[in-house]
Amino acid sequence: MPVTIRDVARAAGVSITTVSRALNGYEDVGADTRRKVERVAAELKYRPSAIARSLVMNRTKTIGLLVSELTKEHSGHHFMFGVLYGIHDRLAELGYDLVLVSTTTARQRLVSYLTFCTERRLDGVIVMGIRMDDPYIQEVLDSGFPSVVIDVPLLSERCGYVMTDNVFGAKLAVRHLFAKGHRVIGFVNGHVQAAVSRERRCGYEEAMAECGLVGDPDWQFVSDFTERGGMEGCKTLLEKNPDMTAIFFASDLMAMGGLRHAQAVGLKVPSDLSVVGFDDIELSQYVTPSLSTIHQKRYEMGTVAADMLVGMLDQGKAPEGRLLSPQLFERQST
Amino acid sequence: MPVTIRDVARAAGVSITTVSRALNGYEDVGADTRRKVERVAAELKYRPSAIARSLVMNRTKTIGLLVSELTKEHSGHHFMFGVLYGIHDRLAELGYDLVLVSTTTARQRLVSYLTFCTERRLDGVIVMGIRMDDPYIQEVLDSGFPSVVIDVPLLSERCGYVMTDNVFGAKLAVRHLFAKGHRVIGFVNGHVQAAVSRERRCGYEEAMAECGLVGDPDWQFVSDFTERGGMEGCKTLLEKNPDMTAIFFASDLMAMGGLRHAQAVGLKVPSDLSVVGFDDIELSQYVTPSLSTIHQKRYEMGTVAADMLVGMLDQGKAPEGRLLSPQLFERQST
DNA sequence: GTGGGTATCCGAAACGTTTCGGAAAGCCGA
DNA sequence: TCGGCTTTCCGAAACGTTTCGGATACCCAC
Repeated sequence: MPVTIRDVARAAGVSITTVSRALNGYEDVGADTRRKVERVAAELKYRPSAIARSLVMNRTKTIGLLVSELTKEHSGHHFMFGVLYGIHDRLAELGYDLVLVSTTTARQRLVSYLTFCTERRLDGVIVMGIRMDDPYIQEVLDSGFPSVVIDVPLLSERCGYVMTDNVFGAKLAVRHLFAKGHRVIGFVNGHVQAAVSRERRCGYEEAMAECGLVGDPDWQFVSDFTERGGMEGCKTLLEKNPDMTAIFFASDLMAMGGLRHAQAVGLKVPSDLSVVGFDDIELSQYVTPSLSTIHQKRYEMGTVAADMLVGMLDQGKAPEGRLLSPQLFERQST
Repeated sequence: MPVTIRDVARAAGVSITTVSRALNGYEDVGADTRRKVERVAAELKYRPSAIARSLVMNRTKTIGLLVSELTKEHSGHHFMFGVLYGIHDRLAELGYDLVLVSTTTARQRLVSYLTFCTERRLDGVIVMGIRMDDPYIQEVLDSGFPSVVIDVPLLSERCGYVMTDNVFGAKLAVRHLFAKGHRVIGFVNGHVQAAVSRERRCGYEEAMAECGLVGDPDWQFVSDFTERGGMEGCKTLLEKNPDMTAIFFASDLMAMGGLRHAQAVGLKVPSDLSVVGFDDIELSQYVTPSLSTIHQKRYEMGTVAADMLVGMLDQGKAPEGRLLSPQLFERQST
């Protein structure tokens, strides 16, 4: 039904080879032949089949976006969409398509990510929002499939990464609170399966030491990145440390929970309790009081990841680890 | 490099045909032959090429998600992501892949949506977040490309739609405000290029009439779905109608702008001014005062759209128009 | 005239599947 | 013994491209 290269060749009175070479801008085709072919192709509305091309060229110009949980209530989606935009935009510029691959995609078909990717002959993958203990993801990384991971420092022959400088980000938060006069500064972290959690904790502890504050284990609480978890963390820390005047949360959503708890127990923010989040999700500027937070360049993370992956694919560049520097956004909660 | 069906055939000592039929569960293959083929295929880690299959089967099992503006600051993204989830999840269940197609995708390559879709040999498209005056979108719909449109009532041979019952939704909002005692109820609408705007306006006017309230043109304001536009609308309406005590905004984001303006001019919500939004985006429960709004079943819109499109593709079902009923979520702003 | 170079063009193989039509073998009843 | 039916298998074409290795024709210098 659709018009093929054969139809164009016939209509233009030339061979298939010539049509292909004319349309793809090769040199060894006469000027008027080329014009004729182009004219005929346009008249016939010829659309070369990307499928057939992929088969013979052995690449699909398609990359997959692997996310552990692309679901309604996944707590990380605020962050991920910013990255998604960046990935999509840059990939489009570079001539690549983006297909979504998630656990729902793979699990429904009872196949691993890797199986999915190789069957679809994806050229590469960008991985984000995954937990380090995801059993399937390691398979992809080990397979030598060209990949870029977001927010996990994994560097190998065919796997690069891009992430925010979380250590520095956490330091920015602590220093800010210290400068505001706080001395008993709590920390509510995300779950341990996230690489960023380790780094943010590291930054918190280093900054505390730099400020000459002794680190008490009771000032820290390990949560799960959710709002409910943030509430719980806030509650626990304040009960254990009545003198605590500031808390740094490893995500904005947890900080929201903190704000909510503070409100529930009648604490004024920032006068009674100061709060700093991490991520700068859109919510944080709408909530009252608006949330001071560590801004991550989400869109840029996406473009950098896309650039790196396509660089590996098209130019054989080596994968690298890229750190993007975060920024403190001071608002009403401090 | 990758193992092909030919390798499996050789290793199992059977023909290519038999491997294909054995692995695809056809009947005319002996029990032990089948077992042997399956075993060899597993040992060799054979992964059939979806590309080659697509070429011969003439379908890709891939559908495109067309959005006008998948960009950072697009005002509709809060709404669209809920739908995206639903589409993706259901499509995965049904064995289809999802690729993102946006103006950035198409424009960068200087081709129309339709060109993109036919080149990629997509099986169908789901269209959302587009303006009715988008010059390219009509081309897709006219082409007879199997499609489902979200939020635009376009029904044809190969094109169905799914949307919220916006007329009913708007009525819910107005009736709610009326029941609360308001008699001068303003309406800030979205831009005219959106089909939903017309319907919401219609619902507003009908409900006002039902409540026995005379409709004054000065009670309405046409805006653009953005927060800034909502502020402006709120300001204008209040200046023109000092006795106005309630405003219904055609989107939550505009309602946010309304809240902001009210706060700026010292109006208490809801005592001085009551506000109702539309969409029930996540923000609306976090802002203070939290926003009363008309909830749309976003996730369900996605699953319904996916079901309809795949029904057309796999079972030859006729496209239809589906209306999902909205719901009033009463919160603090009324 | 001849040799070699250049500018154009083309035939055919290859990519990895699915599937149509038929073939071989075994069995059974007449 | 033979025809026909069933079961199991296979050869080859087809899907729509790209590309390798030539082939043709022309021109120019010798």
